[in-house]
Amino acid sequence: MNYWLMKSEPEAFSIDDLKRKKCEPWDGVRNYQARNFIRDGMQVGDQVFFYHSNCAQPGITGIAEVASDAYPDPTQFDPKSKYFDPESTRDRPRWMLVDVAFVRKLKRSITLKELQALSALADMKLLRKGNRLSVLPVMTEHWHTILSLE
DNA sequence: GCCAACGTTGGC
DNA sequence: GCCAACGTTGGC
Repeated sequence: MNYWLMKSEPEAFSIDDLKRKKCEPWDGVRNYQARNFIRDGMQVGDQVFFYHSNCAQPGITGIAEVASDAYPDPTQFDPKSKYFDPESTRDRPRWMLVDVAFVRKLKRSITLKELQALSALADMKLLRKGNRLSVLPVMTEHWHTILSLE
């Protein structure tokens, strides 16, 4: 079992939206590195930190779970979607997604600021300068360190 | 809104 | 293959 962190802008899709919907296809990933994590690394049952980005209080707000194998992101074939990719074909789809299921909200948000203050997390990918990946692996030790803050 | 840090694109 | 221009992400 692997651990991950997935970012979402709460104005677009928040942890409460996931709670309400219970399970959601994580569409719109258009970065090759992130795609590779989804396609090659994720397995059903993997645990996911749900991270709110680009907002007043960036941080981890909940836990989700990988609920499907990777499959082609349908929005890449839809000309009306903002994620449409004219270069992608159904025979050779370029972008993949997994379904993500709600597990629980954290008792409280663990903010980016708090994470940055912990030396135990200094080498966490999320905290490295200039990191813009929306899907990141989380080391097991880091997962537990972060949960212990809750 | 600013801007640093990327990733991507395309001319050469 | 290089690299400048451009677009995007995301903290602040």
